[in-house]
Amino acid sequence: MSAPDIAKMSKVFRALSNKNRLQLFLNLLDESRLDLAKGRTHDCFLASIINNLRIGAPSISHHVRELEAAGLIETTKEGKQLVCSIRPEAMDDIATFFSARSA
Amino acid sequence: MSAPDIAKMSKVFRALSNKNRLQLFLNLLDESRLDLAKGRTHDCFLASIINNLRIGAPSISHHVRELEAAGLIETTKEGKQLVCSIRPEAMDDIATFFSARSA
DNA sequence: GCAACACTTCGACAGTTGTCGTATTAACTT
DNA sequence: AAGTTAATACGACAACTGTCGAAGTGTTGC
Repeated sequence: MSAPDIAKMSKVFRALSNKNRLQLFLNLLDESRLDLAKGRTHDCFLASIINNLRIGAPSISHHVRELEAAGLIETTKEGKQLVCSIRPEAMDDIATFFSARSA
Repeated sequence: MSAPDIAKMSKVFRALSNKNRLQLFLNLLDESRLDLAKGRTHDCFLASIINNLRIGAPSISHHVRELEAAGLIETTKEGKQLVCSIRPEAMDDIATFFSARSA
């Protein structure tokens, strides 16, 4: 907490600093809440979270890997499709990072 | 809240995505809290928040402008020196952005 | 087996970023 | 006036980013 790995957090922010990547992350986050509300797990297929994005498949793939590298999401394969889920620890990190320092 | 300007927030994260710039911002944030505890205003001179940073003056100047452009801080001149202060609205934006969507 | 599907890998390429050295401006000090 | 200090402006440069098209990999269905 108090020795907030600056390097680590800067990578998290880096991952969220691109419009398309942030949108991707938020779609996933919203899906998560939706699924939780339905009592299901908070995984979801990639296809369902790339709605608004006007970029090609290679770019999507690239962005997903960036989010994963930053520790914000996890992914697994399920047949042809990719399953994404938020890493709750990452959300906690962000929350504590700011709450420990709010003005 | 619910139409969270993606573009705007991505710029905020962009501003915090560099290690030196994040450090700068956190130093300022800590100074703010210190000053608040003392009952003074939460402004502080640039010189007092560039402790840990191992980069030249031109780079500092550049980073300060980036933080300002992202709406995270405000600056004014006081004689030779630059006075920096956190924009509380920015902190609020970040807080609500995540709290409105926490998993 | 063959085709369709969902994604990934591999260059390529323009655009952006972070840093620097040098020069400059503006404000104080003597 | 001359020197010092704090910051900025300008140009340069390597490194990194975001996107793409084309080709490749593994999975499913006919």
